[in-house]
Amino acid sequence: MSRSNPRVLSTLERAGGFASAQEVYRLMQREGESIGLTTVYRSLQSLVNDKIVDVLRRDDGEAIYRLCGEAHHHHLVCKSCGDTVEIEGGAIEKWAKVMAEEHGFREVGHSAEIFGLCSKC
Amino acid sequence: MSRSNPRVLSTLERAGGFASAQEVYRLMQREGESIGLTTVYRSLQSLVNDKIVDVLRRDDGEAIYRLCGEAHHHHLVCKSCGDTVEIEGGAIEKWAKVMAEEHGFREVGHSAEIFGLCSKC
DNA sequence: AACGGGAATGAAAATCATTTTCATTTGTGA
DNA sequence: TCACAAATGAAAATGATTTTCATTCCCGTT
Repeated sequence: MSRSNPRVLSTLERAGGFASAQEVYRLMQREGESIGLTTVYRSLQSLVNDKIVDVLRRDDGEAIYRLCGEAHHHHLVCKSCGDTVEIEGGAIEKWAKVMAEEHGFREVGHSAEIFGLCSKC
Repeated sequence: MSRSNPRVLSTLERAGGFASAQEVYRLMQREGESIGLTTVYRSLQSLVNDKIVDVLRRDDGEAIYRLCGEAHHHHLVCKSCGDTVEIEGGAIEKWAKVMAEEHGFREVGHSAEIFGLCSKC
């Protein structure tokens, strides 16, 4: 398993917000960094595994990445402009716990996302 | 602009829940229907335009379609054996609605899944 | 310093969903 | 019957992502 190239993380930071692998790659190229697309993909994947970045899907199916805080949160994503709000999911935590218990599941995690059109779109 | 082939809609109905274009196509093939993949894609797109079906993205980026307004459910998936239970998501619906309103989002949808170890594993 | 092995790299090819092109077929109204 | 628009689907094009594989880099050991 390969480790993340630190320049990829730093570029993603600099991008501020969401960026796709291709965008990170183009950004680095524009800034004169010498890196291969493959390495960008690998680094982003590794960062996702390490839970250092979040990954979502744009409407067109392209994966977009972003630094995430450590606190467990959920996303409210605009389908049109991609604007994202981090929201708190107390209700979900409870729901997941109850449902899991009800069906005898242990060690449960969950994922939840809301998408729609933001006020600007 | 092409209109939707009615057999595509009927197959999606029969699939019950979400299905990707490829899955709808394979289903129709298996049932001996003669149709091209292109037509499946075109029909689904047209159904989306007419707001007869919803489209979402799976984690792997594949687009999945579902009849609008169809009662949707959520899944409780076992990480180990893959066993899946359909569960009610009343709490989620409410949570999604409240969160969306709070941030001025319209036309909201959501996705939620719980995963853990089932009683057998 | 030379050596060796594992990790990292990236160019090119492969994969896969989706879209586009385009020639053909079908349906429908005059 | 004729003509023309819509529908169809095979094949090629597209674009993101993954895989392959040969090369390079790093680091600890002789």
